[in-house]
Order: sequence, then C-alpha cells, then structure tokens
Amino acid sequence: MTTEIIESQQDGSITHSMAESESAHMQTQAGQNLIPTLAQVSVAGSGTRRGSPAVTLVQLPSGQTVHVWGVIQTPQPSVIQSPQIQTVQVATIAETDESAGSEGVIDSHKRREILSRRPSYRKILNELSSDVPGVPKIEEEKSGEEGTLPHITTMAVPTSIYQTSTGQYIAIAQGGAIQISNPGSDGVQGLQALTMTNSGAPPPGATIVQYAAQSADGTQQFFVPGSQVVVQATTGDMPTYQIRAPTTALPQGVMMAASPGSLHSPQQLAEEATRKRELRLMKNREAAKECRRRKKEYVKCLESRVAVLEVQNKKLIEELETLKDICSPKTD
DNA sequence: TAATCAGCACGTCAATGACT
DNA sequence: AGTCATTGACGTGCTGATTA
Repeated sequence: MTTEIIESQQDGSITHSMAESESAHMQTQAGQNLIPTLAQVSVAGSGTRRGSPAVTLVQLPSGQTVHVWGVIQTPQPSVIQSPQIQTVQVATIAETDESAGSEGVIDSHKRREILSRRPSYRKILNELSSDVPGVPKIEEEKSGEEGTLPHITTMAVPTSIYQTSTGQYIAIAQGGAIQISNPGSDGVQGLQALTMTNSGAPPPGATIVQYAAQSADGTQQFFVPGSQVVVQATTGDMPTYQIRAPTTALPQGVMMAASPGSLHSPQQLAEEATRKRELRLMKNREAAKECRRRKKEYVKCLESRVAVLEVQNKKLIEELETLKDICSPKTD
C-alpha cells in the first residue's frame, strides 16, 4: 500500500511524501515538533477517481486512525456545513419577521438564541457517520435491546455513571444492564473492561459479579468488587440505584424513590420536592458530562475533517498545476 | 516563592425541541 | 400539557506555567 504522509507545519505549510507500507494506517510519526492538534495526519489509500470516492485513512496526532471518505464525491452532509444551515435558518426567520410587518425587531436575546441553536452533537455526528462510514457513531440512548447486540463490546451510552469510593465506575444502562469499569481508562471505552448484566443471558466473556436476586427490603443488589453494593429499588415506576457499603444500613448520599401516594404532611411534600430536585440535578449532571464528551468528539471529528480537506485541497492544487502544464505547453 | 493567568472540568440554571 | 434530553451560559475550583 502506498502511503502519503502529509505533515502540516506550524507555519501553515504542508510537507508531502510517499512511502510504501503494508499497514499504512499504523504508521506513526512522532511529530513532537508539530502543533498538537491537526499537526500531522497520515493518509493512506487515496487514489481518487471521478465517481468513485476514495476512503482515506487519517491518523490524528493522538494516534487515532479515522476512515474518511474523500471530499470530492457526491454531495454529502458535512459537519463543516453546519454554519450554512444556520444561515438558512436565520434567513428564513428574518423573512418571516419581515412578512409579519408590524411585528418589529426580534428581541436581541431571542435572536441570539436562534443563532446559537443547532442540532445536537449526536445528531450531527450520526448524520455524518451515516454517509461517512469511518466516522465513529454515537450510540443512541435507546439502543438498549440486548437481544440485538452482537457482543458486549458494543458501546452503549449509559444512563447513569457512579463512582465508588475505590475509584471504580459503575454505569447503569437503560435496559438495566450494569457495567463496571476500572479507573484509569477513559470514558466509555473503559466500560468495556469489566461488564456484567442483570437482564437476560450473560454475554460471553462478560464478568458476572455476585448478584442477590432479592433482598429483604425489596431491592435487588449487585455486589461489586471493592466491597461496594449497587442496590436497585424495585418499588415505583422509576428504577433507582444506590451504591452502598455492604455493612452500612444507610445510603451514602444517594436518594431513593419514594413510593407515590404515601405523601401526606407538608414535610413529606418538601422531602419529595427535595428528592425530585436532587434527582433532576443528578441526571443533569450526568447529562452535562455526556454532552461535553460528545462535544469533544464532535470537535475531534471536525478536526479530522479539516485535516482531510487540507490534504484534498493540496492534491487538487497540484492536479491543477499539472493540468495547466499539459494544456498550455510553453511556446518558446 | 507568592501572585497571576490560562486552560480545563465540573455543577447548575435556563431555554429549547422532541416525545407521549 | 407534561416530561425528558440536550446544550449554551455562567460561576467555581483545580492545576500547571509564567512572572515579579
């Protein structure tokens, strides 16, 4: 396989070289002297032809390899196009307001909101990945149908993530599956390290942690390595989870779902309101973390796209120069 | 060495869209 | 209409680098 090594230097110039390699996408150039982001990409297996877009392997500075379709191909939704979409939206709104006539000027705050409103990172990335096979896809929250999962390494975005006092991460997916990851691993990838499930047959290779089907207080308990217990409440329509030390009777700062219908006094109502608020805050906390993770992924995707576009741009310029030389031979 | 600054991660609030 | 997920904005704390 022929490998093109494109190095983007700090001054913006790009160096370009060719190399023969069996595994071009494994090529590592240390690149210490380069810009940390987008400083260097390795592109393998190009060979763009009209009508047959080429798959490009782009190696990011972090060592991550990304498959990206060449940009010279049939129209595709690109993350780069997002601002254009926004422009269209703004134009539409402005037109509507103009047609409204006496409605006047939009409130500046509203305008700002309209301008800033954009599709979610998951949507953008998934739309991109549906057309660009190599782009990693962010799993939908609803993809919890375990029966359709080929194997346990499928990345499912967990609903809740807890950290035990021993540093372990416990993720509880919507399907009720519990995943445990050891510290030191990053994000969802770490969740693949150690997995157990309480629904259906255990997937091959998964580590089953001790599981008590039903305790006296009507909860399900999962004993986690590190002397921690994950307790799932069975009352109420909303599953709640606790992480307890097995010897302590009181929960460690995690709220339980109270059974509805048993609220009478104002104090109980207040407690219920507090409980709801804490639950909402906890969920939003997790959502914010997840959102930031997606945003990072989105930015990474953008960066990889930029890298590819730079390469393509350079190739096109070179091609143009070649064609110019062919079509306009010197007459002297 | 203390003060300052930049960058980052996090928690929270509020607004919005999608869904039921 | 209510609920929930998502995300921008804001404030805070921590950490490493820089400077007086």
